[in-house]
Amino acid sequence: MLTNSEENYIKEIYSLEQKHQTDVNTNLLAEKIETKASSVTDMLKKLAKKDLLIYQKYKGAKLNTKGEKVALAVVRKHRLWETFLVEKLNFSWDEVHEIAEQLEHIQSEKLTNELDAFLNFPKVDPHGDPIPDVNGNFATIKTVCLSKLNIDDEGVFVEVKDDSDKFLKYLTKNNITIGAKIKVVDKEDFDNSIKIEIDKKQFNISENVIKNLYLKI
Amino acid sequence: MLTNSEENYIKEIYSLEQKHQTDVNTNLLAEKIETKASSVTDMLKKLAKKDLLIYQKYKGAKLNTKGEKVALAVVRKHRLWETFLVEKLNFSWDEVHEIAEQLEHIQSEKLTNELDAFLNFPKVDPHGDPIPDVNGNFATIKTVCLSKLNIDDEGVFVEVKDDSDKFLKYLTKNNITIGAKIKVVDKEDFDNSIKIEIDKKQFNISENVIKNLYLKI
DNA sequence: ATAAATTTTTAGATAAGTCTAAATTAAAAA
DNA sequence: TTTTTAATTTAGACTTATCTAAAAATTTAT
Ligand SMILES: [Mn+2]
Ligand SMILES: [Mn+2]
Ligand SMILES: [Mn+2]
Ligand SMILES: [Mn+2]
Repeated sequence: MLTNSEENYIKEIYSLEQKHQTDVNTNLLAEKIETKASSVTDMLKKLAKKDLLIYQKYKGAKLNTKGEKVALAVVRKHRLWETFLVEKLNFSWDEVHEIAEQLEHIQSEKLTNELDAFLNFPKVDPHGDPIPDVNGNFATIKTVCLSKLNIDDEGVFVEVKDDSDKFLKYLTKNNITIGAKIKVVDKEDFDNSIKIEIDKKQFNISENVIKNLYLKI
Repeated sequence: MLTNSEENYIKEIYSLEQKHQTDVNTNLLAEKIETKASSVTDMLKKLAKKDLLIYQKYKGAKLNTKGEKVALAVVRKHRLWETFLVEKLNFSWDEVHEIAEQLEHIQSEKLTNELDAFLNFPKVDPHGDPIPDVNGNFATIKTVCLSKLNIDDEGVFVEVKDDSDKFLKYLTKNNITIGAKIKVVDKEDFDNSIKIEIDKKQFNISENVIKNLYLKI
Protein backbone atom coordinates (compact mmCIF):
# COMPACT_ATOMS: atom_id res chain seq x y z
CA MET A 1 0.00 0.00 0.00
CA LEU A 2 1.39 3.33 -1.12
CA THR A 3 0.64 6.76 0.31
CA ASN A 4 -0.83 9.55 -1.82
CA SER A 5 2.53 11.24 -1.78
CA GLU A 6 4.37 8.16 -3.01
CA GLU A 7 1.83 7.72 -5.80
CA ASN A 8 2.19 11.36 -6.83
CA TYR A 9 5.97 11.02 -7.08
CA ILE A 10 5.74 7.83 -9.13
CA LYS A 11 3.21 9.34 -11.49
CA GLU A 12 5.36 12.41 -12.03
CA ILE A 13 8.52 10.37 -12.53
CA TYR A 14 6.71 8.32 -15.15
CA SER A 15 5.52 11.44 -16.92
CA LEU A 16 9.01 12.98 -16.97
CA GLU A 17 10.57 9.73 -18.20
CA GLN A 18 8.12 9.66 -21.10
CA LYS A 19 8.80 13.26 -21.98
CA HIS A 20 12.60 13.33 -21.70
CA GLN A 21 13.54 9.71 -22.36
CA THR A 22 16.22 9.88 -19.65
CA ASP A 23 16.61 9.28 -15.94
CA VAL A 24 14.68 11.84 -13.93
CA ASN A 25 16.75 14.40 -12.06
CA THR A 26 16.05 15.79 -8.64
CA ASN A 27 15.51 19.48 -9.32
CA LEU A 28 13.05 19.01 -12.16
CA LEU A 29 11.05 16.55 -10.12
CA ALA A 30 11.08 18.95 -7.16
CA GLU A 31 9.71 21.70 -9.38
CA LYS A 32 6.92 19.50 -10.76
CA ILE A 33 5.88 18.18 -7.36
CA GLU A 34 6.19 21.69 -5.93
CA THR A 35 8.53 20.67 -3.18
CA LYS A 36 12.25 21.02 -2.33
CA ALA A 37 15.10 19.01 -3.80
CA SER A 38 15.99 17.62 -0.38
CA SER A 39 12.49 16.21 0.01
CA VAL A 40 12.80 14.58 -3.39
CA THR A 41 16.06 12.91 -2.43
CA ASP A 42 14.43 11.47 0.68
CA MET A 43 11.48 10.15 -1.29
CA LEU A 44 13.64 8.63 -4.03
CA LYS A 45 15.59 6.71 -1.41
CA LYS A 46 12.38 5.45 0.09
CA LEU A 47 10.89 4.39 -3.24
CA ALA A 48 14.13 2.64 -4.17
CA LYS A 49 14.03 0.77 -0.89
CA LYS A 50 10.45 -0.27 -1.69
CA ASP A 51 11.73 -1.62 -5.00
CA LEU A 52 9.71 0.73 -7.20
CA LEU A 53 12.60 2.45 -8.95
CA ILE A 54 16.34 2.47 -9.49
CA TYR A 55 18.05 5.36 -7.78
CA GLN A 56 21.72 6.28 -8.09
CA LYS A 57 23.12 9.13 -6.05
CA TYR A 58 23.68 12.23 -8.18
CA LYS A 59 22.53 10.31 -11.26
CA GLY A 60 18.75 10.36 -10.94
CA ALA A 61 15.93 7.82 -10.86
CA LYS A 62 14.21 5.46 -13.23
CA LEU A 63 11.08 3.41 -12.54
CA ASN A 64 11.41 -0.35 -12.71
CA THR A 65 8.64 -2.63 -13.99
CA LYS A 66 6.85 -2.58 -10.66
CA GLY A 67 6.98 1.22 -10.44
CA GLU A 68 5.79 1.62 -14.00
CA LYS A 69 2.82 -0.58 -13.23
CA VAL A 70 1.92 1.63 -10.30
CA ALA A 71 2.28 4.75 -12.45
CA LEU A 72 0.01 3.38 -15.15
CA ALA A 73 -2.61 2.40 -12.59
CA VAL A 74 -2.64 5.93 -11.14
CA VAL A 75 -2.74 7.53 -14.59
CA ARG A 76 -5.58 5.22 -15.55
CA LYS A 77 -7.60 6.28 -12.53
CA HIS A 78 -6.82 9.96 -13.03
CA ARG A 79 -8.00 9.96 -16.62
CA LEU A 80 -11.06 7.80 -16.00
CA TRP A 81 -12.22 10.14 -13.25
CA GLU A 82 -11.63 13.19 -15.46
CA THR A 83 -13.74 11.53 -18.14
CA PHE A 84 -16.45 10.75 -15.61
CA LEU A 85 -16.56 14.34 -14.37
CA VAL A 86 -16.89 15.75 -17.89
CA GLU A 87 -19.17 13.11 -19.40
CA LYS A 88 -21.51 12.50 -16.50
CA LEU A 89 -21.30 15.43 -14.09
CA ASN A 90 -21.24 18.46 -16.39
CA PHE A 91 -17.69 19.57 -15.59
CA SER A 92 -15.69 21.42 -18.21
CA TRP A 93 -12.19 20.23 -19.17
CA ASP A 94 -10.55 23.01 -17.18
CA GLU A 95 -12.23 22.06 -13.87
CA VAL A 96 -11.34 18.41 -13.54
CA HIS A 97 -7.61 18.17 -12.96
CA GLU A 98 -7.50 19.15 -9.29
CA ILE A 99 -10.35 16.83 -8.35
CA ALA A 100 -8.83 13.94 -10.30
CA GLU A 101 -5.61 14.54 -8.35
CA GLN A 102 -7.57 13.43 -5.29
CA LEU A 103 -9.71 10.72 -6.86
CA GLU A 104 -6.72 8.99 -8.48
CA HIS A 105 -5.68 7.76 -5.01
CA ILE A 106 -8.87 5.89 -4.17
CA GLN A 107 -7.95 2.26 -3.63
CA SER A 108 -10.35 -0.23 -5.20
CA GLU A 109 -9.65 -2.16 -8.35
CA LYS A 110 -13.28 -3.04 -8.70
CA LEU A 111 -14.23 0.63 -8.56
CA THR A 112 -11.74 1.53 -11.29
CA ASN A 113 -12.85 -1.25 -13.58
CA GLU A 114 -16.56 -0.68 -13.03
CA LEU A 115 -16.07 3.01 -13.71
CA ASP A 116 -14.24 2.10 -16.91
CA ALA A 117 -17.18 -0.06 -18.00
CA PHE A 118 -19.73 2.57 -16.95
CA LEU A 119 -17.97 5.05 -19.26
CA ASN A 120 -17.87 2.49 -22.09
CA PHE A 121 -14.13 1.93 -21.93
CA PRO A 122 -13.04 5.36 -23.18
CA LYS A 123 -9.74 5.49 -25.07
CA VAL A 124 -8.84 9.10 -24.25
CA ASP A 125 -9.60 11.58 -21.48
CA PRO A 126 -11.06 15.09 -21.93
CA HIS A 127 -7.61 16.44 -22.83
CA GLY A 128 -6.98 13.81 -25.49
CA ASP A 129 -4.57 11.84 -23.31
CA PRO A 130 -4.77 8.05 -23.72
CA ILE A 131 -6.34 5.99 -20.91
CA PRO A 132 -4.46 2.79 -20.03
CA ASP A 133 -6.71 -0.28 -19.92
CA VAL A 134 -6.89 -2.73 -17.02
CA ASN A 135 -3.56 -4.25 -18.10
CA GLY A 136 -1.81 -0.91 -18.49
CA ASN A 137 -1.95 -0.93 -22.29
CA PHE A 138 -3.01 2.06 -24.29
CA ALA A 139 -3.16 2.95 -27.96
CA THR A 140 -0.67 5.62 -28.91
CA ILE A 141 -2.52 7.66 -31.49
CA LYS A 142 -0.01 9.25 -33.82
CA THR A 143 -0.25 12.97 -33.27
CA VAL A 144 1.83 15.86 -34.58
CA CYS A 145 2.62 19.08 -32.77
CA LEU A 146 1.06 22.11 -34.40
CA SER A 147 4.55 23.67 -34.55
CA LYS A 148 5.55 21.03 -37.13
CA LEU A 149 2.93 22.09 -39.67
CA ASN A 150 3.61 24.36 -42.65
CA ILE A 151 1.42 26.98 -44.25
CA ASP A 152 -1.80 25.49 -45.69
CA ASP A 153 -1.39 22.25 -43.69
CA GLU A 154 -4.40 21.27 -41.61
CA GLY A 155 -5.43 18.70 -39.03
CA VAL A 156 -7.84 17.87 -36.21
CA PHE A 157 -6.91 19.01 -32.71
CA VAL A 158 -6.90 15.85 -30.56
CA GLU A 159 -4.57 16.36 -27.59
CA VAL A 160 -3.43 19.17 -25.31
CA LYS A 161 -0.16 18.87 -23.37
CA ASP A 162 -0.71 21.65 -20.82
CA ASP A 163 -3.59 20.74 -18.48
CA SER A 164 -3.56 23.96 -16.44
CA ASP A 165 -6.98 25.55 -16.10
CA LYS A 166 -5.59 28.90 -17.24
CA PHE A 167 -4.43 27.48 -20.54
CA LEU A 168 -7.57 25.41 -21.08
CA LYS A 169 -9.79 28.43 -20.41
CA TYR A 170 -7.79 30.41 -23.00
CA LEU A 171 -8.32 27.65 -25.55
CA THR A 172 -12.04 27.43 -24.86
CA LYS A 173 -12.41 31.19 -25.24
CA ASN A 174 -10.83 30.94 -28.69
CA ASN A 175 -12.85 27.93 -29.82
CA ILE A 176 -9.78 25.73 -29.75
CA THR A 177 -11.47 22.59 -28.41
CA ILE A 178 -10.77 18.91 -28.94
CA GLY A 179 -12.05 17.92 -32.38
CA ALA A 180 -11.61 21.37 -33.96
CA LYS A 181 -10.23 21.45 -37.50
CA ILE A 182 -7.21 23.75 -37.54
CA LYS A 183 -5.52 25.15 -40.64
CA VAL A 184 -2.21 27.01 -40.66
CA VAL A 185 -2.68 30.24 -42.60
CA ASP A 186 0.57 32.03 -41.95
CA LYS A 187 3.83 31.68 -40.01
CA GLU A 188 5.99 34.41 -38.46
CA ASP A 189 9.64 33.48 -38.29
CA PHE A 190 10.80 36.18 -35.89
CA ASP A 191 8.68 35.03 -32.92
CA ASN A 192 7.47 31.62 -34.14
CA SER A 193 3.86 32.70 -33.84
CA ILE A 194 1.37 31.51 -36.45
CA LYS A 195 -2.01 32.49 -37.82
CA ILE A 196 -4.56 29.69 -37.79
CA GLU A 197 -8.09 29.24 -39.07
CA ILE A 198 -10.89 27.50 -37.18
CA ASP A 199 -14.48 27.57 -38.45
CA LYS A 200 -13.52 30.20 -41.03
CA LYS A 201 -12.27 32.56 -38.30
CA GLN A 202 -8.58 33.45 -38.36
CA PHE A 203 -6.39 34.55 -35.45
CA ASN A 204 -2.81 34.53 -34.23
CA ILE A 205 -1.41 32.28 -31.53
CA SER A 206 1.98 32.41 -29.83
CA GLU A 207 4.72 29.81 -29.71
CA ASN A 208 3.78 28.95 -26.11
CA VAL A 209 0.31 27.95 -27.24
CA ILE A 210 1.43 26.16 -30.38
CA LYS A 211 3.81 23.80 -28.65
CA ASN A 212 1.02 22.40 -26.46
CA LEU A 213 -1.42 21.54 -29.26
CA TYR A 214 -1.26 18.16 -31.01
CA LEU A 215 -3.16 17.26 -34.14
CA LYS A 216 -4.15 14.23 -36.13
CA ILE A 217 -3.25 14.88 -39.79
CA MET B 1 -9.22 22.61 5.38
CA LEU B 2 -9.53 19.50 7.50
CA THR B 3 -7.50 16.32 7.23
CA ASN B 4 -9.09 12.93 6.59
CA SER B 5 -8.38 12.02 10.18
CA GLU B 6 -10.09 15.11 11.56
CA GLU B 7 -13.11 14.47 9.35
CA ASN B 8 -13.31 10.85 10.51
CA TYR B 9 -13.29 11.91 14.15
CA ILE B 10 -15.97 14.54 13.61
CA LYS B 11 -18.17 12.12 11.71
CA GLU B 12 -17.87 9.51 14.46
CA ILE B 13 -18.51 12.04 17.22
CA TYR B 14 -21.65 13.12 15.40
CA SER B 15 -22.82 9.55 15.03
CA LEU B 16 -22.24 8.78 18.73
CA GLU B 17 -23.98 11.98 19.81
CA GLN B 18 -27.05 10.99 17.78
CA LYS B 19 -27.07 7.51 19.21
CA HIS B 20 -26.46 8.27 22.89
CA GLN B 21 -27.76 11.82 23.21
CA THR B 22 -24.88 12.72 25.52
CA ASP B 23 -21.35 14.07 25.33
CA VAL B 24 -19.02 11.61 23.66
CA ASN B 25 -16.49 9.93 25.92
CA THR B 26 -12.93 9.10 25.06
CA ASN B 27 -12.84 5.32 25.28
CA LEU B 28 -15.92 4.72 23.16
CA LEU B 29 -14.64 7.07 20.50
CA ALA B 30 -11.26 5.34 20.58
CA GLU B 31 -12.92 1.99 20.04
CA LYS B 32 -14.99 3.26 17.10
CA ILE B 33 -12.05 4.98 15.41
CA GLU B 34 -9.91 1.94 16.16
CA THR B 35 -7.23 3.92 17.91
CA LYS B 36 -6.00 4.49 21.48
CA ALA B 37 -7.60 6.72 24.08
CA SER B 38 -4.50 8.89 24.27
CA SER B 39 -4.72 9.62 20.56
CA VAL B 40 -8.34 10.60 21.00
CA THR B 41 -7.48 13.06 23.75
CA ASP B 42 -4.89 14.70 21.51
CA MET B 43 -7.36 14.98 18.65
CA LEU B 44 -10.16 16.35 20.82
CA LYS B 45 -7.85 19.09 22.03
CA LYS B 46 -6.93 19.93 18.47
CA LEU B 47 -10.54 20.02 17.26
CA ALA B 48 -11.54 22.18 20.23
CA LYS B 49 -8.73 24.58 19.35
CA LYS B 50 -10.04 24.68 15.78
CA ASP B 51 -13.44 25.60 17.20
CA LEU B 52 -15.26 22.53 15.93
CA LEU B 53 -16.36 21.15 19.30
CA ILE B 54 -16.54 21.79 23.01
CA TYR B 55 -14.10 19.71 24.99
CA GLN B 56 -13.90 19.50 28.77
CA LYS B 57 -11.20 17.45 30.41
CA TYR B 58 -12.55 14.18 31.79
CA LYS B 59 -16.06 15.22 30.71
CA GLY B 60 -16.08 14.44 26.99
CA ALA B 61 -16.77 16.32 23.76
CA LYS B 62 -19.75 17.78 21.94
CA LEU B 63 -19.78 19.22 18.43
CA ASN B 64 -20.70 22.87 18.08
CA THR B 65 -22.67 24.23 15.12
CA LYS B 66 -19.57 24.47 12.97
CA GLY B 67 -18.53 20.89 13.77
CA GLU B 68 -22.01 19.58 13.13
CA LYS B 69 -22.00 21.22 9.72
CA VAL B 70 -18.75 19.47 8.88
CA ALA B 71 -20.16 16.14 10.09
CA LEU B 72 -23.26 16.48 7.95
CA ALA B 73 -21.20 17.36 4.89
CA VAL B 74 -19.05 14.25 5.33
CA VAL B 75 -22.08 12.03 5.98
CA ARG B 76 -23.74 13.49 2.88
CA LYS B 77 -20.75 12.61 0.74
CA HIS B 78 -20.38 9.15 2.25
CA ARG B 79 -23.99 8.24 1.54
CA LEU B 80 -24.11 9.79 -1.92
CA TRP B 81 -21.02 7.81 -2.95
CA GLU B 82 -22.48 4.60 -1.53
CA THR B 83 -25.59 5.23 -3.56
CA PHE B 84 -23.54 5.89 -6.68
CA LEU B 85 -21.59 2.67 -6.25
CA VAL B 86 -24.72 0.57 -5.87
CA GLU B 87 -26.96 2.33 -8.39
CA LYS B 88 -24.45 2.97 -11.15
CA LEU B 89 -21.47 0.67 -10.70
CA ASN B 90 -23.07 -2.66 -9.78
CA PHE B 91 -21.76 -2.84 -6.24
CA SER B 92 -23.74 -4.69 -3.60
CA TRP B 93 -24.63 -3.01 -0.33
CA ASP B 94 -21.97 -4.94 1.56
CA GLU B 95 -19.10 -3.75 -0.66
CA VAL B 96 -19.49 0.01 -0.51
CA HIS B 97 -18.65 1.13 3.00
CA GLU B 98 -14.86 0.91 2.84
CA ILE B 99 -14.68 2.72 -0.49
CA ALA B 100 -17.07 5.43 0.69
CA GLU B 101 -14.77 5.90 3.71
CA GLN B 102 -12.19 7.14 1.21
CA LEU B 103 -14.49 8.99 -1.20
CA GLU B 104 -16.17 10.97 1.59
CA HIS B 105 -12.96 13.02 1.94
CA ILE B 106 -12.80 14.31 -1.63
CA GLN B 107 -12.95 18.08 -1.49
CA SER B 108 -15.20 19.67 -4.08
CA GLU B 109 -18.62 21.08 -3.39
CA LYS B 110 -19.45 21.08 -7.05
CA LEU B 111 -18.62 17.39 -7.30
CA THR B 112 -20.88 16.54 -4.35
CA ASN B 113 -23.79 18.54 -5.68
CA GLU B 114 -23.44 17.31 -9.25
CA LEU B 115 -23.28 13.75 -7.99
CA ASP B 116 -26.44 14.39 -5.99
CA ALA B 117 -28.20 15.66 -9.12
CA PHE B 118 -26.84 12.79 -11.24
CA LEU B 119 -28.41 10.35 -8.76
CA ASN B 120 -31.72 12.28 -8.81
CA PHE B 121 -31.36 13.63 -5.27
CA PRO B 122 -31.78 10.33 -3.43
CA LYS B 123 -33.30 10.53 0.07
CA VAL B 124 -31.66 7.41 1.51
CA ASP B 125 -28.51 5.39 0.90
CA PRO B 126 -28.32 1.63 0.18
CA HIS B 127 -28.61 0.90 3.91
CA GLY B 128 -31.69 3.03 4.34
CA ASP B 129 -29.81 5.85 6.07
CA PRO B 130 -31.02 9.36 5.21
CA ILE B 131 -28.86 11.55 2.95
CA PRO B 132 -28.52 15.18 4.08
CA ASP B 133 -29.24 17.67 1.31
CA VAL B 134 -26.96 20.54 0.30
CA ASN B 135 -28.04 22.48 3.41
CA GLY B 136 -27.59 19.57 5.78
CA ASN B 137 -31.30 18.84 6.12
CA PHE B 138 -32.70 15.37 5.88
CA ALA B 139 -36.09 13.76 6.33
CA THR B 140 -36.28 11.56 9.40
CA ILE B 141 -38.50 8.72 8.29
CA LYS B 142 -40.20 7.25 11.32
CA THR B 143 -38.89 3.73 11.72
CA VAL B 144 -39.36 1.13 14.43
CA CYS B 145 -36.85 -1.43 15.58
CA LEU B 146 -37.91 -4.98 14.84
CA SER B 147 -37.43 -5.77 18.53
CA LYS B 148 -40.44 -3.55 19.35
CA LEU B 149 -42.89 -5.62 17.29
CA ASN B 150 -45.23 -8.23 18.73
CA ILE B 151 -46.38 -11.52 17.29
CA ASP B 152 -48.38 -11.04 14.05
CA ASP B 153 -47.12 -7.46 13.60
CA GLU B 154 -45.54 -6.73 10.23
CA GLY B 155 -43.66 -3.98 8.44
CA VAL B 156 -41.32 -3.14 5.59
CA PHE B 157 -37.59 -3.36 6.28
CA VAL B 158 -36.18 0.10 5.42
CA GLU B 159 -33.01 0.68 7.44
CA VAL B 160 -30.08 -1.33 8.79
CA LYS B 161 -27.98 -0.01 11.68
CA ASP B 162 -24.95 -2.28 11.35
CA ASP B 163 -23.12 -1.56 8.09
CA SER B 164 -20.43 -4.24 8.45
CA ASP B 165 -20.04 -6.41 5.37
CA LYS B 166 -20.31 -9.55 7.49
CA PHE B 167 -23.72 -8.60 8.78
CA LEU B 168 -24.95 -7.36 5.39
CA LYS B 169 -23.86 -10.60 3.72
CA TYR B 170 -25.76 -12.57 6.34
CA LEU B 171 -28.89 -10.54 5.65
CA THR B 172 -28.59 -10.96 1.89
CA LYS B 173 -28.19 -14.72 2.27
CA ASN B 174 -31.45 -14.83 4.19
CA ASN B 175 -33.39 -12.58 1.79
CA ILE B 176 -33.52 -9.81 4.37
CA THR B 177 -33.01 -6.90 1.97
CA ILE B 178 -34.27 -3.33 2.02
CA GLY B 179 -37.94 -3.31 1.03
CA ALA B 180 -38.68 -6.83 2.26
CA LYS B 181 -42.00 -7.33 4.08
CA ILE B 182 -41.29 -8.90 7.46
CA LYS B 183 -43.86 -10.50 9.74
CA VAL B 184 -43.20 -11.59 13.31
CA VAL B 185 -44.40 -15.17 13.70
CA ASP B 186 -43.09 -16.08 17.14
CA LYS B 187 -41.02 -14.67 20.01
CA GLU B 188 -38.77 -16.54 22.41
CA ASP B 189 -38.49 -14.86 25.78
CA PHE B 190 -35.48 -16.75 27.13
CA ASP B 191 -33.01 -15.50 24.47
CA ASN B 192 -35.04 -12.72 22.82
CA SER B 193 -34.82 -14.44 19.46
CA ILE B 194 -37.83 -14.34 17.13
CA LYS B 195 -39.21 -16.24 14.18
CA ILE B 196 -40.01 -14.08 11.16
CA GLU B 197 -41.63 -14.66 7.81
CA ILE B 198 -40.41 -13.18 4.52
CA ASP B 199 -41.93 -14.26 1.19
CA LYS B 200 -43.77 -17.08 2.93
CA LYS B 201 -40.53 -18.53 4.28
CA GLN B 202 -40.06 -18.64 8.05
CA PHE B 203 -36.83 -18.67 10.00
CA ASN B 204 -35.34 -17.66 13.35
CA ILE B 205 -33.10 -14.67 13.96
CA SER B 206 -31.15 -13.77 17.09
CA GLU B 207 -31.37 -10.69 19.27
CA ASN B 208 -28.14 -9.35 17.73
CA VAL B 209 -29.73 -9.34 14.31
CA ILE B 210 -33.08 -8.01 15.46
CA LYS B 211 -31.71 -4.90 17.12
CA ASN B 212 -30.13 -3.71 13.87
CA LEU B 213 -33.23 -3.96 11.68
CA TYR B 214 -35.65 -1.03 11.42
CA LEU B 215 -39.05 -1.16 9.79
CA LYS B 216 -41.74 1.15 8.52
CA ILE B 217 -45.06 0.00 9.93
C1' DA C 1 43.46 21.45 -15.29
C1' DT C 2 41.81 24.40 -12.07
C1' DA C 3 38.24 27.42 -10.46
C1' DA C 4 33.46 28.74 -10.34
C1' DA C 5 28.78 27.59 -10.63
C1' DT C 6 25.22 24.33 -10.28
C1' DT C 7 23.09 20.25 -8.64
C1' DT C 8 22.36 17.02 -5.23
C1' DT C 9 22.74 15.10 -0.76
C1' DT C 10 23.14 15.26 4.28
C1' DA C 11 22.13 17.01 8.89
C1' DG C 12 19.04 18.64 11.88
C1' DA C 13 14.38 20.67 12.83
C1' DT C 14 9.22 20.73 12.62
C1' DA C 15 4.22 19.21 12.44
C1' DA C 16 0.64 15.59 12.27
C1' DG C 17 -0.91 11.50 13.97
C1' DT C 18 -0.04 7.68 16.29
C1' DC C 19 1.80 4.58 20.21
C1' DT C 20 3.23 2.80 25.25
C1' DA C 21 3.72 3.56 29.92
C1' DA C 22 3.01 6.38 33.80
C1' DA C 23 0.34 9.78 36.31
C1' DT C 24 -3.94 11.82 37.42
C1' DT C 25 -8.87 12.24 38.06
C1' DA C 26 -13.41 10.39 38.53
C1' DA C 27 -16.57 6.71 39.63
C1' DA C 28 -17.79 2.52 42.09
C1' DA C 29 -17.35 -0.55 45.91
C1' DA C 30 -16.45 -1.57 50.50
C1' DT D 1 -15.80 7.90 53.72
C1' DT D 2 -11.96 5.46 52.45
C1' DT D 3 -10.29 2.27 49.18
C1' DT D 4 -10.25 0.15 44.83
C1' DT D 5 -11.19 0.20 40.05
C1' DA D 6 -11.86 2.37 35.75
C1' DA D 7 -11.43 6.22 32.68
C1' DT D 8 -8.76 9.81 31.04
C1' DT D 9 -4.80 12.59 30.43
C1' DT D 10 0.20 13.48 30.21
C1' DA D 11 4.96 12.50 28.98
C1' DG D 12 7.96 10.89 25.88
C1' DA D 13 8.90 8.32 21.64
C1' DC D 14 8.21 7.01 16.67
C1' DT D 15 6.98 7.62 11.56
C1' DT D 16 6.00 10.25 7.43
C1' DA D 17 6.64 14.12 4.89
C1' DT D 18 8.20 18.28 4.80
C1' DC D 19 11.64 22.36 5.42
C1' DT D 20 16.35 25.25 5.83
C1' DA D 21 21.12 25.50 5.85
C1' DA D 22 25.45 23.42 5.11
C1' DA D 23 28.36 19.99 2.88
C1' DA D 24 29.63 17.27 -1.01
C1' DA D 25 29.70 15.92 -5.80
C1' DT D 26 29.19 17.05 -10.52
C1' DT D 27 29.20 20.06 -14.39
C1' DT D 28 30.61 24.18 -16.77
C1' DA D 29 33.65 27.87 -17.70
C1' DT D 30 38.10 29.90 -17.69
MN1 LIG E 1 -2.65 13.14 -6.75
MN1 LIG F 1 -6.18 14.81 -18.38
MN1 LIG G 1 -13.28 8.14 6.09
MN1 LIG H 1 -24.52 3.61 4.42
